[in-house]
Amino acid sequence: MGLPVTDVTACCAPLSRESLSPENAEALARSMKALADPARLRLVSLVAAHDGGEACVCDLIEPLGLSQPTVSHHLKILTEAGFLTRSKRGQWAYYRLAPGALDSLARLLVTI
Amino acid sequence: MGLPVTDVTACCAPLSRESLSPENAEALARSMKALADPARLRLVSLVAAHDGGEACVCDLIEPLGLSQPTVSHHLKILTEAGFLTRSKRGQWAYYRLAPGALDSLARLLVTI
DNA sequence: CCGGTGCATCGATGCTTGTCAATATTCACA
DNA sequence: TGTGAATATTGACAAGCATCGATGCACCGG
Repeated sequence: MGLPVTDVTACCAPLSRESLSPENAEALARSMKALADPARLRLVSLVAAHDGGEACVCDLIEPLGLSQPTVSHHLKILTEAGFLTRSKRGQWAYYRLAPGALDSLARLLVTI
Repeated sequence: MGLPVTDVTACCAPLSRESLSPENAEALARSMKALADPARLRLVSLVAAHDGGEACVCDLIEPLGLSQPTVSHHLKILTEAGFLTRSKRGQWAYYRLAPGALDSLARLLVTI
């Protein structure tokens, strides 16, 4: 369901540089939608700020104030969009910021 | 409905720098949602690439392939979010990129 | 092998949103 | 003043989505 951000951002000039094709607009919108949610923005921010740059689901439930299934759901969306990476160790799933993903998106927005 | 981007971006450190407050997350999500739509991304891009950096609604309907009311609706959302400015001259409404809006958002995403 | 723990998936539900047709509004011009 | 053109607004509808409780699955310790 939608390519990772890096695949979108690798392809095209900044938004305001030349007009976006419908296909690229669709892909970029999917990436941005994955991030454009209060819970998911906070998740990204919580993961990034956590010790060692990684956090398991159990670290995120209480600060976020949402149920465990909802947190897992948001993490899945962020991971599939390429903003987070997931690594399972033991019974825990650890999430980290995917290197370069946010920067790729930022580079696409900037107006030269 | 929701402050312009610049008001959000003026306030806080980059996403991955320290964890976002619920209020800031809400505001930032509203701004990003305004942009996170294929039609609206193309609108921003079409306006930016148009002669003189501005375009009226009638310039945008055909390249976008959506009805006039739908185009007006999207333009309103982008304008209220602070990404576009609107100036009416005669019976035409001209839209331009709001200076710095996209860059403010980009600066908030970048991971230092 | 078994109870418990951490996480993911499923199903349901209420809210949001993208779209259009119809209508209203604003403005130019004859 | 009246007609037509460019936009905006309204109302309606279908699709999408955030959320939760219940359940399933994998893994650990005893």
